[in-house]
Order: sequence, then structure tokens, then C-alpha cells
Amino acid sequence: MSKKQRSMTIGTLAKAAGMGVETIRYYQRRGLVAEPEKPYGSIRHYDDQALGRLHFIRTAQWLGFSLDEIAELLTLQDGTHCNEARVLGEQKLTSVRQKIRSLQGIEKALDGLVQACSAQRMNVECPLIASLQHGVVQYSETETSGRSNRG
Amino acid sequence: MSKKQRSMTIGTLAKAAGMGVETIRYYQRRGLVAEPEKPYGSIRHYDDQALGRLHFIRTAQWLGFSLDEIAELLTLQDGTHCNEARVLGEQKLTSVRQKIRSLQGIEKALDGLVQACSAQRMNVECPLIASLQHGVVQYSETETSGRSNRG
DNA sequence: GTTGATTCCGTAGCTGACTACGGGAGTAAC
DNA sequence: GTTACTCCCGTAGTCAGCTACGGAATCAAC
Ligand SMILES: [Zn+2]
Ligand SMILES: [Zn+2]
Ligand SMILES: [Zn+2]
Ligand SMILES: [Zn+2]
Repeated sequence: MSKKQRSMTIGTLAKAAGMGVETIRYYQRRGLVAEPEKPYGSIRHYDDQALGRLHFIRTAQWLGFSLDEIAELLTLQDGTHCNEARVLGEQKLTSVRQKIRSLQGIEKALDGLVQACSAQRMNVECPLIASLQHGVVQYSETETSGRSNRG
Repeated sequence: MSKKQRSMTIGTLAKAAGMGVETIRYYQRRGLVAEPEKPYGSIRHYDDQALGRLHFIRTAQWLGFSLDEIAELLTLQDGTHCNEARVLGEQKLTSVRQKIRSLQGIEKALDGLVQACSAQRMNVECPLIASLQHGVVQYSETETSGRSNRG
């Protein structure tokens, strides 16, 4: 109880949520947040519930969920769908861990190259460049299957 | 010495490099690989050097370099620019480590949520959803400043 | 010497998550 | 009551890195 129900314009809401007005409109178009009724010859007004939804979206996004996935999460909002939510969370967790592993492989490889670079003193070739040319880097490129790391 | 200088069409080259023809053409447009002369009324031919360049690109890409950065790396190809190459490598290494750290923060948060989800037995609310709504997750969101994880 | 795949070339489309533009209507400050 | 911001709304542009399309020319197989 005692929820202060202040009413905001979209600009105020955007500022409160730390995002741009256009972003909110975009979410509305995507169906992620509702567009409140517009009083005749006036302007739409938003309440704290709308702000909560934007928070939800931002946090879920930070956790790696796409907007499509967030739309799915939002259908579980009543909190009675623990199993479904947990499954989505677990899937995301798996993919995050995979990303971490593949980035760690890359880190190892890059670190090796940079160190070789620092160490070379009499060689003509730069070991880093040479490795890119002759493919000395290996470290389990496997799962990322080609170009890595993004997505 | 003893470099077999077989001559390939773009299709063969693409197959050898494990990428599509269109990708190679795209790299040509971007200036990452050269387009060999086209004999009058004939077809372009590619050699092992071209293949090497594609390998270079793919490996560098796997290491997290963008095509623009790869273009820069390619100007250092003669191997006499160790310092420049090393600096680029170090920068990339830094950004990779940053990504890993922020993903680890996310992993921790997600793991916590999933575990809370699994543990709840008598509560009405799903803890994962509730956290997204009320913002219980914190774990140093700092450096990624907003939506995370991508880029 | 005909069929069927490849090459060539320019241009256009895709994904995801925004971001910008333009022009009219509404609102707030002074 | 005028100025200056903000809202509304539809459409279009951005970024990276491809991927697809279409129609002619060329090549490889039989
Ligand atoms: Zn359910
Ligand atoms: Zn749950
Ligand atoms: Zn130099
Ligand atoms: Zn070097």
C-alpha cells in the first residue's frame, strides 16, 4: 500500500527509466509495454507500473535476454509460472557460460600472442601477425564455429 | 620455397577458406582482399596468397577484431611493425577481459535467480520474475552501463 | 554443341535494437 | 499570448557483417 501514483509524460518516464523517449515508443510498437489511452485532445500519461515494466526490461536485457525472450518472460509476470521462468533462466545461464568459455579461449590465445610479441627481440617477423598469417592459434575454436564471440 | 601455386576460381577459394563466395566479394568491396585482374573475356583466378589472407581475416575475427581493425592489422602485414600490432592485441585483450568479467557478473546473478527459483516451494511469487520486477539483481552492472553484454 | 553450373556485377535485403526526421498538436513558462 | 519545449505518429535510417537476387557471360561435362 501507499504507492505514490504520480502520473508522468513519456519524457519524464523516459528520464526516470534512464532511456530515450524513442526507445519507449519502440517497445510499445514491439508490444513490450502498453500504450495508455490518450484523452481527447491531450497527451498520454504513464504511472509507476509502466516504469516498473521498463525496469523489468532493462534488467532482463542486462541478463542477456533478447526483446523477444523478454516478451515471453513478461507473459509469466503473474509469478505463477515458476517452472517456465526457471527454464528460460537456465537456458540463458547455459549460453552465458558458453560465451564465457569461448572468450576465455580467446583470451588465452590473445595473451599468448601479445606475450610472444613482447618477447621477440631479434626476430624480423612480428609473431602476432605471423600467427594470424600461418594460423598458429588453436585453443578450441570449436563451438563458436567460425567467427566468434558476437551474439 | 616449393609453394604450390595452384590457381583457383572464387568458388574454389571460398570452399577452401570455408566461407561463401559472397563473403569474399564483400571483403573485396571492403578492401580487405584484392580483386585480381580479370583476363579479357575470362574469369578471375586466385592463388594461395589470397587464401592466406582469408585465413588471416578469419583468425583475427575469431580473436574479436572487427573488419575495420583487421584492415588496420593487414597494413602491418610485413611484420616490421611489432609495436603497433602488440598495442592492438593488448587493447583487444583488455576488452575481452572486460567482457568476461561482465559476463561473470551476469552469470552470478542468473545463477542466483535460477537457484532461488528452484528452492521456492511455498511462496506464491516466482523469485526470478519478482527480481526482474523489483530489481534485486546488482552485481556490478557498472562498466557495461545499461544493456550489457552485446558488442 | 547443348546443358547446367559458375562467375560477374550492381544493388537490395536481412538481423536486432534502436535512433532520427518531419510536421502538426499540445503544454508550460514568462 | 508568444515563445519554446514536449508530445504524437509514421516512416526511414543506422550499425556490422553478411546474404540474396537477377540477368548476362563464361566455363566444364557429356
Ligand atoms: Zn505455467
Ligand atoms: Zn521461479
Ligand atoms: Zn610501424
Ligand atoms: Zn609483434
